Amino acid sequence: MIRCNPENVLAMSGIRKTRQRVDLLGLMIEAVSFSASQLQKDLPDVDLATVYRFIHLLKNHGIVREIAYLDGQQFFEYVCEHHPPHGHFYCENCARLFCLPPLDFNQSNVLIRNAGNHRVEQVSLIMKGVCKACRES
Amino acid sequence: MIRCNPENVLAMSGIRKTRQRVDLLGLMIEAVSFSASQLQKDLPDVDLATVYRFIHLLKNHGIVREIAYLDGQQFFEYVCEHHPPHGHFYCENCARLFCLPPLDFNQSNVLIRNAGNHRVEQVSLIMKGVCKACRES
DNA sequence: AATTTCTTGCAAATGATTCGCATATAGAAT
DNA sequence: ATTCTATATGCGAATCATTTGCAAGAAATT
Repeated sequence: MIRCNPENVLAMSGIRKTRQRVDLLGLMIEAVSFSASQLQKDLPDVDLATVYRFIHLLKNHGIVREIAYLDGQQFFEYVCEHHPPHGHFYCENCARLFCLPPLDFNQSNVLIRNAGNHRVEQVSLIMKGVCKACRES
Repeated sequence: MIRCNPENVLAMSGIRKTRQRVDLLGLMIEAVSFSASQLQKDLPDVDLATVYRFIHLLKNHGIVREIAYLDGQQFFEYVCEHHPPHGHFYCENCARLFCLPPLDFNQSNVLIRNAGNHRVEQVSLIMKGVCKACRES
């Protein structure tokens, strides 16, 4: 699957390939979500500044999207055609972030109708609470 | 109106009244939204640490609620019974934050149904784009 | 007014993110 | 394969929001 191979993604987007980028993108594609410091924890030999710079580069290319700012840091996710825009649930107990089933943000549904006359380019929906697993244990 | 008078709000919540708190709460009640540094810009004689401490205190009392983290800082709004939970629209051009009409977050609507088996305690909905005024100028 | 408790201001610490710059590397050209 | 040029990286320092420790000041209680 082309979109899930770091080297292909870079080539398709005309982004120069480096060892650091291939490694980082590999993690990003696998992860449900990630932050700069989480990535760097798994790739200690890659400089944090490099991680930040690469995340921004991918964000500008639409390869990565911002999810939310939680617990003092920014979280992102890899964008995939099989993973359209959707909300997230953040468990305040175990600090895990779950994807919610996609809402149809782009049709004239209740969400967008709500925005009145503004032109909406991005929708971010975060729910916080206690996840199922934490409630049951 | 009791809920709109800083001194009443503090008294009703059993929060000790100080000059700084009355001044800050006055601004918070008037503002559509606010950040710590915005408040301090209008009340330069109040220490920034005091602003942060007071915001957290009010948040714990449910008097203030977190809206979003935008442009590197946290934004909040004063909670009022005439102002139930609602989404916000952030204009990326003029950096203004608009309130959207309230969504019925608490009924079993599309949003909450989406959360599956998690217990939702807080919903945050942010749309980003270009506001009407900016589009027309 | 005295006492106790909580709040403030100040300065320093923290932590995420960004920046400058010299060096290293990728990809293109030879 | 070697050379060349543009770009990426690592490192250290800077920045910025937010938090913390602590001594001095102010609120509420007696």
